[in-house]
Amino acid sequence: MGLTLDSFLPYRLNRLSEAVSNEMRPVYRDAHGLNRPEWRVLVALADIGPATAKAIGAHSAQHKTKVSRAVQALESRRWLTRTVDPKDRRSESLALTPAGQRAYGSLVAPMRAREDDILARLSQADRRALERALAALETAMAIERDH
Amino acid sequence: MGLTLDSFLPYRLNRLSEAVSNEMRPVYRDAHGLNRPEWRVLVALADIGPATAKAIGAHSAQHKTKVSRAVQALESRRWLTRTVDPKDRRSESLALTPAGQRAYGSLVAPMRAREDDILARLSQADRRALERALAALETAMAIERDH
DNA sequence: ATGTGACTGTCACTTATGTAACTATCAAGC
DNA sequence: GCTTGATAGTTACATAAGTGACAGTCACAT
Repeated sequence: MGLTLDSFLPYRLNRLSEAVSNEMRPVYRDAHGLNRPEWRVLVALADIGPATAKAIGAHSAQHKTKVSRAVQALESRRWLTRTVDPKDRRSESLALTPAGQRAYGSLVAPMRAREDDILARLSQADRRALERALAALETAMAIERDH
Repeated sequence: MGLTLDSFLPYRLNRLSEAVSNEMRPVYRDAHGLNRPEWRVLVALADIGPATAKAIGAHSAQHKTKVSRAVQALESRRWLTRTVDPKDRRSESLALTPAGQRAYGSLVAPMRAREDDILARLSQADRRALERALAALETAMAIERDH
């Protein structure tokens, strides 16, 4: 009759998402004082090269105000530069500076290591099931990957 | 070399968790103006019967201040009552009122229906993989289910 | 009985986030 | 050229959330 939180998909996903995030956060927070939106903009920029704020938001699944604030923060660190597009002066191209690239480079390995550490707690078969489940759910929720 | 957000576990989990939550939220928000912490306290109380705020927080994986605020909100709706434990006057037993039970009862079916709708977009094999993946990750993240 | 430390729940303060409004710019049609 | 509607990004405002401090209570040892 009841709903049993422990077997309720949205609850389980949210709880796992938070647990994993909480385990990753110290890496970018303790090393550089970054928050998650800033970390994600950093990755997105390294991921898809110079791009507009809108593209970064789409790629990192973040609201435009989050991106706007994160970009301001990263700019004040001089980790990225903005260049107004002369073809369309509403938008600006964002690009990592060498300092930004270095910061990103210093975070990739430890972040990967923590992810690997979590995945290593799963059996090979469980990891296959996880990859399958994530891909299936992403399709079910109409999330397009890459571009 | 890079990190590729689209294949990064924490990012994928968070994105899916938000997508699923966004699809569920209208049910409890539009019908009763509840927010997620309130909805969860409601479920938790229906789930484990009269309990302390601490137990509700543990069962629903929510910070004690979130629980405290949600309990105040539900109390002001007269959906739950507090009874100070005479054995330990620091804690109080929370219990749903008939009105609270009715509200909960009116939400279970539509919430279940939305969950089923999402799961119905997956193949049988994908659903099995999902269940396996969730259980494995919960173990990996040291999340104990039930009690 | 009394002091120490731990615990329950609340509050104040700060920070994070979303919504909606706004500025500046553009493209297209008239 | 001007108007209309759409777009990129920022800002103001309101809401949500976490941190740390706090009051009141308890268990236990002295």
